Amino acid sequence: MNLSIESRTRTWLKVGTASLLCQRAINNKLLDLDLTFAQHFLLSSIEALQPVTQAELATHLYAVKSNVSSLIKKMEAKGYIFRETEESDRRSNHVFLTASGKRSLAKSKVVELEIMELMTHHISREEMETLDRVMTRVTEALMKIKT
Amino acid sequence: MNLSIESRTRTWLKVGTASLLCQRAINNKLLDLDLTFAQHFLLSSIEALQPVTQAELATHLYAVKSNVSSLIKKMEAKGYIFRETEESDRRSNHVFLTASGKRSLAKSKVVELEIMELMTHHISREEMETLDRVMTRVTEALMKIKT
DNA sequence: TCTCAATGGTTCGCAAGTGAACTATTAAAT
DNA sequence: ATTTAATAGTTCACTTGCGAACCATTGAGA
Repeated sequence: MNLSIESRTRTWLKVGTASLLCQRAINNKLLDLDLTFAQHFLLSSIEALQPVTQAELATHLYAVKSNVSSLIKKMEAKGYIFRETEESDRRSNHVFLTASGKRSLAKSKVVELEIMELMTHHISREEMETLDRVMTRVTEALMKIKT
Repeated sequence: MNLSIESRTRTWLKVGTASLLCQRAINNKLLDLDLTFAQHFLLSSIEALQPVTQAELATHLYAVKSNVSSLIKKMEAKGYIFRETEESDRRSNHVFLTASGKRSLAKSKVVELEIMELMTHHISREEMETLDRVMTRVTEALMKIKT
């Protein structure tokens, strides 16, 4: 006998709740650094993918290009990143961290790891592996219907 | 040997992604009904808890009261809900679904179940139980540090 | 009784996220 | 070579979500 769809829905709602609370906790912890979770995640992605275009960032963040555009603009105003027009394709920009951006990111990474540690240290290795497997599967299923 | 914190962080990011994509998929499906996921979830909670005050809704939705306030206002303008001042405590309102609200909710519930079915039918019973257990644990841990 | 704290709601300013309409540049098609 | 389609980014209007300041009502304590 399988689980009812109602029961599965209730469980999935808990996933959303946990995810929301986690993001909120990180946001609170980041207040001192004058960064939000979205901004931290943007900086972190730029560091990981450098050099990277805005379109690539949008894909990586599962975000919409207009969203990336305004985030980038704000972080550029704060002096954390800078852009260079890609010469081989003058439509796109390459985004880089400034020295100041790197310093801020180093701090926000510590905060992120603190929360992650606090959140996940009661999750066993087996549970973690299940989470990873299931979330990958669900994400793929949802990407398909995006069309 | 335990999993590294970096590996656990990567896994948790996938949870956020899956949750985000799911919400987006429901939002897309709800466009026809002129409802958003937040609005559907509000109506659904009102139905489940009726009669319910805005403060109770905020708790149930893990939201902030100002957020509930503006959602309620919008749904009232659409004619989906109505409010009555609670006589025993004239500070609080009781919120109810109108007939039109009930009809819309019935439709949006179908949409929600469709997405949930599509998303979860590749998740086994054991995996579902793990998800439920882990998310409950994480939510409790995060609620504690909210202070 | 009077004061003062706590609680329920509203409003405001802001961040973030979405889709649509737009410009500019590049690639493809005939 | 010229038209046409696709791609990268920006801007706009809108919804959601948060925190802070505020008002009204209630309850508790001196």
